[in-house]
Amino acid sequence: MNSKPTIHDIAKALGIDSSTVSRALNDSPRVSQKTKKKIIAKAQELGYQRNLLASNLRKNVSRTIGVVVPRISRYFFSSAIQGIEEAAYLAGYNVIICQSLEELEREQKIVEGLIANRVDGLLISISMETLNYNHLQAVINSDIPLVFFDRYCNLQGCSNVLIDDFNCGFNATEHLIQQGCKNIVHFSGPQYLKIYENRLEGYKAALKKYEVTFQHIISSKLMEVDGYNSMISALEAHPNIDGVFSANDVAAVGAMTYLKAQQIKIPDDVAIVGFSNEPISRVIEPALTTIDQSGLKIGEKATALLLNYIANKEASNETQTVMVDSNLVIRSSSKKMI
Amino acid sequence: MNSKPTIHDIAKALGIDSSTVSRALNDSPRVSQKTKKKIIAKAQELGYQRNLLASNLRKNVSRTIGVVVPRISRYFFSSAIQGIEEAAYLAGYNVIICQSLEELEREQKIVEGLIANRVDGLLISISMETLNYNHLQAVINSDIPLVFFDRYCNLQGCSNVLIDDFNCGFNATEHLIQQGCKNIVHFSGPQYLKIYENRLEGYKAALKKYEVTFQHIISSKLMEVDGYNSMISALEAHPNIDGVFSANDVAAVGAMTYLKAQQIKIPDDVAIVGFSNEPISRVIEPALTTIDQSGLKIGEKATALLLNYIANKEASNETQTVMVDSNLVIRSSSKKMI
DNA sequence: ATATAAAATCCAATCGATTGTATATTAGCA
DNA sequence: TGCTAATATACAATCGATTGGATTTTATAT
Repeated sequence: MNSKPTIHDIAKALGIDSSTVSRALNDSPRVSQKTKKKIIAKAQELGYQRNLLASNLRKNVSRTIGVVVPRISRYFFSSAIQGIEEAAYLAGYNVIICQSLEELEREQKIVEGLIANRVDGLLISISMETLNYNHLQAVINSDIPLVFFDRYCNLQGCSNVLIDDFNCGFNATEHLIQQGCKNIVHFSGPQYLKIYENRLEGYKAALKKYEVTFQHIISSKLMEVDGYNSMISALEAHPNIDGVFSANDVAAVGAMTYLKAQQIKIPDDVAIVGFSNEPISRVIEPALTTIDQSGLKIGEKATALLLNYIANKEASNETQTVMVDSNLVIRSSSKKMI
Repeated sequence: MNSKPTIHDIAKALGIDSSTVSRALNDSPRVSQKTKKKIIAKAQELGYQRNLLASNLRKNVSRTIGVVVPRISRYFFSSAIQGIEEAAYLAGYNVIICQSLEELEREQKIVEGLIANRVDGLLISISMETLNYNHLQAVINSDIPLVFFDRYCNLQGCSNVLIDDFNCGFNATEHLIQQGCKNIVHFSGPQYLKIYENRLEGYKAALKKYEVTFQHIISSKLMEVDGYNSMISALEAHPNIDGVFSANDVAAVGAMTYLKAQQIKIPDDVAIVGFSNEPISRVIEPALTTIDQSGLKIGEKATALLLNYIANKEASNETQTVMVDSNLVIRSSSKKMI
């Protein structure tokens, strides 16, 4: 009574073979409509539910995709996961979520484990330490489709789902310039991460376009404390700084904490723009101007792409880079009353 | 070459039976040390990795636990998930994460799906709409261990991992009273959720102990907008309100938004205490006094408990309620300079 | 050296679903 | 009616690992 009914139970109950039951439940044309109806009715009656383990074993798939993010509790990633879960769930896929905590070693172990677990595909946003791509190459070698989202690296045979970081960096910086900032510092992440490189390039391009000669870049891991310290060192080096473009919101918050402690007025003395539109940016005072990137959309798109590759592996040859739209959300932290 | 080696490949390579290989890899006493060594060496050499699907099918387990939370992107839940993932990963369990989005219907479907997926256990923090427990009873009937965390309900045969909501509610209210508040309103969640009931009871108990006669309670879903509206209606009904104890931080933030817009001073005119210590509470101005509840710890404890029940199902008879410590974090939003 | 116990290994069924092939049934047509 | 073609169903192997029971090998005692 306790154990679930199987196709064999259905078959026995109807005096037919289990293979016919299996085919009927999979809507195979090899079974007549009449028997199909009988079988489906009986399945309902017995409360039959397909055993996915058995099915997947036989079909040599896992119906599972692996997801690796730096940290679940970062809002951007938790909303990306929300998007991934939604899309995967609808397609009947399970999702294994893992976090690298920004450590390469952990990321390597996780990826190994996911390969061992025979995931059908992998979505990853790499850690800040990920300089070495061997573990990712191993995924490709195992013939497991791999899609990067947000933090990507240029790896042959992988697709990416991103926002246009260059443009966002450009827009953020342009906005500061238009507010009258002349000395804008940029807080960047590790340089080997493409997204930070792109945001930085956007920053540079805007400065160039508007013929702003001042340029100052501080790289860090962009944690709150890094933003705080970067702000200190930036002002020490250049007391006349009047604008900050931070490559994430958290570091921007750190910078604001320091500025407020020093009674430096935001935005009048120093205007600030962050990146990601974390919930915190809306609440902090003054509210933080930032780039809105929808984790939800990015997660959904990345999953759709991955599932497509899983469904027809040939498609994996045509790698692509999908851009998800994003836009500058202007709030008080950058609005100088000129 | 592409396909992974199996125990049969190892067996063939060594001229022995696959059952011996299986036993050796599971460190069974039925295999001699000598052959064990040979087998393990060969497994290493071939890069063998156990196929969990096959193993689990045979053992009739899934090595998977299901997790249902209202919303992944809420910081408390994403950190609980972090704790769950950690604990589960160490024990070799996969985790399926699902979100009810506070909808009962979705929660029911999810739980059904998880039963069908044959999860070995279930962790759940119920939605705000969950008045009906049939779907949860079905889990118990299917002999799947079930542990509630944070938002629980009294169901025979389930354990809970919680913080002491009553005490927290008491402490929060007591703190406001000690700051000189005489007219404290409480923003509560749906009454059928135990945690809100307990927080409310703590509020009442503190009022009673200090012989404060004013009492006003507004129930809502505690979203930001609810906090905003509750604040309006509270002040309309009782313009002399000088304290707010909100059962979550988000609603407290909503209330603060309204107060600040009305130029009502926090904490001097109205002191505020929230609940959960979301990141936002530290950054908002004035910084929000709140109850710190570690999602990480709660997630870890809940998982440990669940895994224990999975390992020895008899233990499930002894249900228990584990209390994780939590404490009042006093910040500016409630510190009146008396 | 032989009988017996103990240890090591092998055999075969099993978990539940899927799928290629073979057989049985029905329908269509001359 | 008899024959072929088409349709429907049954049989049996398979996915990879596990496990109870049978068998073989080795060690111990007589």
